[in-house]
Amino acid sequence: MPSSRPLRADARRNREALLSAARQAFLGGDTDAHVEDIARSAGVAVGTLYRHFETRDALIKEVYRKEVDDLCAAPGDLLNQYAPEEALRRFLLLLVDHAAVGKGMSVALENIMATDSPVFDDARTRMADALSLLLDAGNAAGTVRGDVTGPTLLRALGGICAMRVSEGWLDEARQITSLLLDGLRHKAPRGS
Amino acid sequence: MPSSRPLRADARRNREALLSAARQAFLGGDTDAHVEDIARSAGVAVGTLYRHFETRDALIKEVYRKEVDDLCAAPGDLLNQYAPEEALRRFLLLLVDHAAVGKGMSVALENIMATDSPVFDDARTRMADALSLLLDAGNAAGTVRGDVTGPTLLRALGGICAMRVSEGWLDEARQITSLLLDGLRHKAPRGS
DNA sequence: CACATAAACGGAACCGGACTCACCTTATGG
DNA sequence: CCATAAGGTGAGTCCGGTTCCGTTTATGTG
Repeated sequence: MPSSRPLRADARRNREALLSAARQAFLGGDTDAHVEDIARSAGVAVGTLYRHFETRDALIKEVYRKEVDDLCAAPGDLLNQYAPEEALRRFLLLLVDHAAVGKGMSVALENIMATDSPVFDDARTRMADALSLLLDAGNAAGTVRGDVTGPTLLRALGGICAMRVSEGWLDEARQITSLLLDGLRHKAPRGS
Repeated sequence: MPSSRPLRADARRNREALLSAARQAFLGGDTDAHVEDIARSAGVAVGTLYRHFETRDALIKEVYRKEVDDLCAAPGDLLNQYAPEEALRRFLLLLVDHAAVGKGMSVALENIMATDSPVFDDARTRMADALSLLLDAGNAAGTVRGDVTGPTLLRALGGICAMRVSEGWLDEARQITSLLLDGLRHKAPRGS
């Protein structure tokens, strides 16, 4: 029962404005925008920001959590449109591209995947589930090995997305992704 | 000409003490130790710290840079002792284990590999060279594909090492590494 | 519509932590 | 032993996140 009362009209407006302003700032690459600035560009004072979010960090997390929600929706759609292996491929690339939108987003993913914070438990679980869905489908179709779990792949991706900045990173991220995909495809002999 | 003068005796002592104290703190997991504390546990005042290091960040970087130096020495040795592919495998795992020593070290690697900061250009280049050495040897021996470069692999590893914390991470890191290795081994058919 | 009241807002003040600077201490070479 | 410049010190500044309380406003009631 998070909402004891439905939240006053202007309050919700402001909360929304704050999230939007923060999103704007973070996705724009300015990962350490000042709370003052965020508040101002949302048309409110800092006090208001703190009424809605426990802390600066909480605000950031909220923004990122929302962003991840979108991503989590994709696997289901992809599996409807493509063969399992292709769906997996596309999802991995989608993640990479998503990270490319704003450098900030990569920090988001990194945090979500590398942090222990319970705040992300839900997001992480859902993302891992999404991956498991793809992996299982691929395994059932015989094109993907069965000894890799969703959570593990999730970590690998978190790692890849953590590589922020520098010119050619996007291409390299894609290449690494395909490398991972190659690894997933073959049931390689288990060296001693 | 970095050193115009050989640096006074006590100065070098203090500089060393600071690096050591910082190393202690960071590798111990306290990635955001206060400068005050670092200085104190090195037996000097903050002013002294700032005499030796432009900024807190500079100190951290210096510690990490040194740590990476060690790692860079390994590939040569490994190639002397093992077959190329095995040497590559061992080096990758060495990286992972090194990251395991202290959680702080993973942050180190991440920073070094993901940052553009010219400070790390040298470290990054040398690490990439080390990997190229291993890849080339493996390729010459016919056991490793030839279309992956040192820098690319370096990024992938930086990513993996960026996954800090949470119980099973070490095992997962190892698994992901072997996944990567599988991808490197086979010259997989290039999908459309 | 006027009023009561609880919810929201504003923004000056606070506080913790990185960084500076004017002054003191000490190594070093003559 | 002195001169002097390198080195050290730590109180003070600055900056940015967070708090707090007086003021404003949405909302529902008579």
